[in-house]
Amino acid sequence: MRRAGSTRDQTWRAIRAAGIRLIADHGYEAASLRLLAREVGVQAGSLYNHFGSKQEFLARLLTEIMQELLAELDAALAADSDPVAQLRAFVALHIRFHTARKDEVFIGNMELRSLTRQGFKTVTGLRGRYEDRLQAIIERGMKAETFGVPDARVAAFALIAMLTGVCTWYDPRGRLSQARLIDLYTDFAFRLVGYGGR
Amino acid sequence: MRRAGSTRDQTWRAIRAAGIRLIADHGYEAASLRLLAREVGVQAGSLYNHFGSKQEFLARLLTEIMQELLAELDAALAADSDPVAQLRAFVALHIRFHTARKDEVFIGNMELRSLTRQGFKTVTGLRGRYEDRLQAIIERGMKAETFGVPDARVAAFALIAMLTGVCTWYDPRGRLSQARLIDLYTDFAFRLVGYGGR
DNA sequence: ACGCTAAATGAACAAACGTTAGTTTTCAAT
DNA sequence: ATTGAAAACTAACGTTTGTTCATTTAGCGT
Repeated sequence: MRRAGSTRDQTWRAIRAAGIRLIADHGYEAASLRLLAREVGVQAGSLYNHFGSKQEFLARLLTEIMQELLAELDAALAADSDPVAQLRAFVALHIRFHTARKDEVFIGNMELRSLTRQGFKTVTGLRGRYEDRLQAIIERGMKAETFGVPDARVAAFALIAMLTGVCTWYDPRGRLSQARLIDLYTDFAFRLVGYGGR
Repeated sequence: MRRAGSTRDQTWRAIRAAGIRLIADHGYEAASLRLLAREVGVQAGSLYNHFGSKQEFLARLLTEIMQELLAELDAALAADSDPVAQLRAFVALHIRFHTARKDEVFIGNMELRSLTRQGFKTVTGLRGRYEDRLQAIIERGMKAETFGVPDARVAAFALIAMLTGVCTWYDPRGRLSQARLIDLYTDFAFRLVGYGGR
C-alpha cells in the first residue's frame, strides 16, 4: 500500500536527512537500514524504492555533498579574482559550510573507506578538485609575491585540515559564533600563507 | 588444544597489530572478529582468551594509543621549558607519531563514536589533556610576548587539526620525507602563533 | 472516471555477526 | 614426571543484517 500524501521527493528528503544523521552518529556500518527506516517512519524494504543498495545510498550522499561544496566554492570564488580576496572567500565558505552542515562534511571525511572503488574514486576526485582550487589561489598569490610559502601543496593540505577541524568540535550554542570563528581562522590562514598586509 | 610455541604476549601483539590495521581499513563495525581471527591465524572464539568483548578491545586499543602519545609528549617537553623550544618539540613529536603510527592515530580520531560512554570519556579525557599541553605552551609564549594569537584555545585546536591532517595523506614512499614534513609544519606552526624570530 | 504507475506493506531469505561452552593440547612450575 | 592453568580448537547459539518478492493502495495524467 502506498501511504496517504507521500511523494517520492518528500520521502527521499526524509531518508537523506535521517541517513546523514545516523551515519554521522554511528558510522555507515552501524547505521542499519531498519533503524533508518524507523526514523523515516517506513518499513525497511520500502527504502529500496529510493535506492538500489545501501552502498549506492552512501555513494550518492557523499557525492552530492562534495558536489554542493564544490559548486558553492566556485560561486564564492567567481566574485573576485584577487588571491587575497579569494583566500578570504575560501576560508569563509569553508567554515560556513563546515559549521552549518557539519554532519554532512563529517561523514564526507569519515566514510570514504566505506565506499567501493568506484564511489571512492568519484568522491576523492571531487575532493581533489576542491584542494586544487586552494592550491591555485596560493600559487597565484605567490606569483604576485603577496603570499610566501615553502610548498604550496602542503600549505593547501595544512590549511584545509586546519579549517576542517572545526566540524569536530564546533557547537552552535558554544562560546564562539560562526562569524567570530571565520574571523579567527581567516587570520590564521593569512598567517600561514605569509601574507603581510593584515 | 594449545598451539606450539605460542605465548600470551605474542598472540596479543598479533591481535593488536591486526586489529589496528583492520579497523583503520574498514572501520570498527566492519572489522569482524572472524576476519581479525583469520589475520592472526586463529579461530574467532580464541580471541576471547585475550579480551572480554569486541567493545572492550576497541576501548583498550584507543586508550593505550592515547596514553603512549601523551607519555611521549611529556617526555619530549621535559627537555626544555622555553615555549619556542617546546612548540618545536610538540610539532616534531606530533608529526613523527602521526606518520610513523598513522593507522593507530587514525582510528584514535575516527572510532571515538564507536566507544560506549565509559571508554569515550576515558579517551576524550586523555585527548583533552593532550590539547591542554599545547594550549599551555601557547599561553606561556604569549605571556612572554614571543607568541601572539587572538585565542589560545582555538589556536591550539587549529594547530592540532593542521598537524593531524598529515596522517590522512602521508605516504612513506612519497615525495616528502618525514624530516622535511617536520620542517614544513614547524614553520607553519610558528607562523600561526605569530612568532617573529624564525 | 479510469487505469497505470509508483510507493508502501509484511514476511521471508541466507549470510554474517558477537559470543558462549565444552573439549583438547601445550606450557610452566613443582 | 606430574599436574594445573592457559591457550587454542570445534561447534553451536540467538540476533541482526541487507535484500527480495508478492501484494496492496494511493497519486496523477489522459
